[in-house]
Amino acid sequence: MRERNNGLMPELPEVECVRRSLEKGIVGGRVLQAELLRCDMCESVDARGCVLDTKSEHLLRGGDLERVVRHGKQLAMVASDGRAVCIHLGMTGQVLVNPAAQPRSEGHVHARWTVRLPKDGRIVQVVFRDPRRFGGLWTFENYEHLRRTRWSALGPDALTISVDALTQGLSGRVCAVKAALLDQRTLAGVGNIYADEALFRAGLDPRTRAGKLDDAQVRRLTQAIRETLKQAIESGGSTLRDYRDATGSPGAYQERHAVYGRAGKACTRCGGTLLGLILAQRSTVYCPTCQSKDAVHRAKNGPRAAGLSTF
DNA sequence: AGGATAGCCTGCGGGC
DNA sequence: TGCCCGCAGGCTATCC
Repeated sequence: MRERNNGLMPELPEVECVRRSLEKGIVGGRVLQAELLRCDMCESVDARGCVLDTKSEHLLRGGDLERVVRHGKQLAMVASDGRAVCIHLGMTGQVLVNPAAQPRSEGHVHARWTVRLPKDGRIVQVVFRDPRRFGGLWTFENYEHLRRTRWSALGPDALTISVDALTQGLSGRVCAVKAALLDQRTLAGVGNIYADEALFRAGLDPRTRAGKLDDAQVRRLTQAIRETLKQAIESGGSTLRDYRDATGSPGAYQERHAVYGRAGKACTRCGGTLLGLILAQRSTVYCPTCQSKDAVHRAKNGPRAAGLSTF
């Protein structure tokens, strides 16, 4: 398989690392200025949900940053008066503090904040940039409104999902378990990388019908999802090409990927050859030996090109 | 209900 | 050297 190392792909661990670096860097600060450079990258709604023209007040101008929260792959900066800006990084989004000090931080900047820090009164720039523009900003009069509307469509956060919640999310589903994990309504935060990694860790074939997993398998999968995400956060996330947290630090978890991006290579557990296929329109890698073939949902797309599955 | 497909978008690398 | 094209993917919309 070709080595491509594409994209930023912020999933839950990368977004959590951004959240933590923002929390450390700007929480407690006062937003002196806020500007939107591309109006189609931001949607603002009032308390009734009516769409408004985004003003700098919607982007927290004049507010004190009280916290930065995360649900799944989405972030929110919340001011002490309740105003909130939801940030979705999509594929290539970044939130950077002091971007001038960081390489490749120019261009595609869609919003910019000037923040005065509480301790020393230092003034920092915070930018949201997103070359591919799959991400965006959404502003709310208060954080509860964000939770009740936009975030209510998301399932439980994957980092802390319980066995019961995952059981409920998967029961009755006839789609492949990997497709269910990618569905943010089932659980929020898992994308293509960590879906493959968690399924490998749980020893489950990604094509297994979601609703056919038994209790022990769902328990294993729950544990695998939580552990995989936790370890990835501890490694600072996965940097495939240029993911960085808000301070510019890359992650290291890509070095620990067992399956993602490794089709045709040796399984780290059994030494057999990892296979690649397309499932739910996503490239998928798994070990045919370690990930049992019980209750397989036969995908119409078998292993893809020969070069992808073997050497 | 879920699959398939297209669309949004840019950067990169392979191939010619 | 340089151009074209395929591909990467989070999410939505639409049709089947």
